Amino acid sequence: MHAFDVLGDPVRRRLLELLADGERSAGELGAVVQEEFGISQPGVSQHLRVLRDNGFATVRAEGTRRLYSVDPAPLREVDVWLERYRRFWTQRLDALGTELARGKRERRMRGGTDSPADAGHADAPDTPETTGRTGGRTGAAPSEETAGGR
Amino acid sequence: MHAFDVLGDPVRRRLLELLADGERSAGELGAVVQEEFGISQPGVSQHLRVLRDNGFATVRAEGTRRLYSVDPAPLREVDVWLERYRRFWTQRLDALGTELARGKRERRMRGGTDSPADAGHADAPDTPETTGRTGGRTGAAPSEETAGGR
DNA sequence: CCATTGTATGAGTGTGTGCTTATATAGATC
DNA sequence: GATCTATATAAGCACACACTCATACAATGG
Repeated sequence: MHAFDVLGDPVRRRLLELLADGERSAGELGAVVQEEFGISQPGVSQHLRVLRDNGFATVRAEGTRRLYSVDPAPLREVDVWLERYRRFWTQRLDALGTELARGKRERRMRGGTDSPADAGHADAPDTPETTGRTGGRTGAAPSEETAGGR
Repeated sequence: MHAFDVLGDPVRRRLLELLADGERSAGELGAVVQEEFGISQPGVSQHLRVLRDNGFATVRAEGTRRLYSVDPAPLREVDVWLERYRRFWTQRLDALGTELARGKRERRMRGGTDSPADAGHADAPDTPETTGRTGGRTGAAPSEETAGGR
């Protein structure tokens, strides 16, 4: 399973977000994620397994608890892959965002026929709304990126 | 479809890699990717559609050709998400890598009870080998990250 | 106008993956 | 040692998605 496949699942992304703040027991993680996504305990456990098996998390036992921590190695891989695109938004138009960049590129390449009609709106491509699950009550501010159905 | 889902597919990642160097026609992209992954033209076209539909690529028509370009917006989103983990490998042990970081964290947190038996192995989670497809002949050096079966 | 090239879409199929319920294991507590 | 909590695994099912082949559409050239 590739790093991006692992990150493809919103539950796993959320788990990693929670782990970003430090070590957490499977139970704590489960509580949050079950609440937010409405999945069962085994469901969460399986996601944790995927994180383990793919090197995104390490575990240590403390009594009957399993304490999970982030292992950043695969995330760093992702970061490396992304490096080649970073110039697209780091290149002097940092603040103006990619919308501008696109418009500019298009203008540069063609006669200028294209309608600049929609040039003025946000850069969020698909307006990340709330998650579509059952118990949509967020208890601890999941990142916007995490939201979005499977 | 979430950004990470789009990037979950190795063919799409490869297409984006090719587009990183600049505009490319669907045909050029197809040639490379069909060779490397052994998939059909419609297959490639469908992947391009996914990239389009999710804002990773923009197209312009030139005659009968379709010229694709990267739209970095969703990639930037991914970059933003990753930001919270960057400290894990930017934090002074840049060169030494995460292996050290993990060892250090473990040492810091436990009394040393747990078996340190498997503590010494590599950080590559699944040794990125050649892609498992049919026509495995690489013509233009796909990034290691791209490899890995679906 | 017909053929040819370049590309997209539609329909149908198989497989992987994410879920569920049920159960196993292991440490804590009485 | 029985029971309770914490977590993992097993088995089974469903659905999404990445393929395939066939076909449509659009521009270009004879």
